[in-house]
Amino acid sequence: MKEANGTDSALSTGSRLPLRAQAQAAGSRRADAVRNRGKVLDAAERLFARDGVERVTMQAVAKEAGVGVGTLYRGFTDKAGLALALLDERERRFQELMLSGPPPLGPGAEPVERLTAFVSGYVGLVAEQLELVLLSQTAAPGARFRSGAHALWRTHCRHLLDLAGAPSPGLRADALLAALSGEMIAYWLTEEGKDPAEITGATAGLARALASAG
Amino acid sequence: MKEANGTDSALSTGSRLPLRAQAQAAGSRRADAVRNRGKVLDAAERLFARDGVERVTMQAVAKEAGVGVGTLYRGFTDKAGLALALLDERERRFQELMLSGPPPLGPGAEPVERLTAFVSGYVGLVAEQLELVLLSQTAAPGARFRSGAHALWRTHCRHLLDLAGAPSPGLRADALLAALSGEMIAYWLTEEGKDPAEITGATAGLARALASAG
DNA sequence: CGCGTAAGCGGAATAGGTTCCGCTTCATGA
DNA sequence: TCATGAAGCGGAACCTATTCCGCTTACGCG
Repeated sequence: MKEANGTDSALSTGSRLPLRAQAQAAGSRRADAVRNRGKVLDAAERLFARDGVERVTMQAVAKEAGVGVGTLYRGFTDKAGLALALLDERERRFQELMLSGPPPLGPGAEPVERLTAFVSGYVGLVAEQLELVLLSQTAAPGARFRSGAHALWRTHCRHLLDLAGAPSPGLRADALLAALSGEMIAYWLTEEGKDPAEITGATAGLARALASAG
Repeated sequence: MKEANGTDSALSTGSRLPLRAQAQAAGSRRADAVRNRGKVLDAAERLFARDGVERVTMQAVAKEAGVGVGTLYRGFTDKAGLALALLDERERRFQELMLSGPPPLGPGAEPVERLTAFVSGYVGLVAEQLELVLLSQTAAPGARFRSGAHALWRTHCRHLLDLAGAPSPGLRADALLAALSGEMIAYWLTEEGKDPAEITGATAGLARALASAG
């Protein structure tokens, strides 16, 4: 079974996230491949920021990165996978805080507190990167659930729900994350005119409800 | 503001759903337009059933219906809108039962009972039409939230949650429906190997939790 | 250091959704 | 009944994502 991460394994490039081992296991044409992967991510980031995710074509990314389109598809399963890879990188910091930062997000606080802290932070992340998140969610159905990042969110929520004594923690973790999908948040933001703070507050309440034994 | 239903207003055709007034308000070239709409829906239904939603191209639908591609796009905003229209039709029966059928789905039962009955029925609907639902959810972000059908589900859930005394019934209705998205259910069905009955049971429990004051 | 091999590359070709626009045909009303 | 305006129609053209495949070239080995 493959990494199904939208990002044909191999973590990050060299220039971006300066320190980070080249890649991993298997082994060959890394020099070029790794360099190209980095060039692509840099190019995508730049173009997405400049023109908006929708308007950037894969051709454009390839050209900006100075590689052929084929190369894009060697490193990322599709456009959504490219978005996923970019997000993955940006979310890494939050993941670290969540796993080993200070409470209430990190270890040390009560499960419910950690959960609401997670929800708030997560909503912020999604809202900030909304375009990218929406793009990443156009992947093949279920593809996003298979990304390493998503697996981590899910495991974390399930764990906290479990500690809090909630029944069916796995299902509830899925439900909670579903309620925080890019599409849902975009809807609240644009159609309902809620602002991020409101969403954060409301969803934290939702998390609390899901964490109770009820 | 437009019907944003993925289906440029006008309800159903003539031949399908035999009885049903031609359409509504505004008024002209109905004869052909209405007939064509029906031909397209029939053709799509037939081809989707025969070849699977993914493999059917818009060209093929047009050809089967005996109209030009342009005509497809006159009546439906895009391929997802076509799916939405098909679903809308199939869901109508459930909607009627929900609004005026016998308890526990229809009026008469306790709110929480009605809600769990709704969830069970809804999950069944989604699971049955999974391909179509998934296609409909590839529409522009948020488009599905704007369909008449979705508005009805949402209103219904919110109402029941409200009656049950749950806080933030609107938000919880959204969260509940998000948990029942095609993508989520497809995931549980295929990746987790759950069967429909399991999903039904688990999500009914979720509904109960959301309905409690917690 | 020169080969052999296969990972990687580039970009033309493909495929299918969506748009555009000139041509038809319906429906109205004189 | 016929003229007329506009709703609808058809399908070619367009735009992009994605695939394919023959060519390059980094790398390990003798």
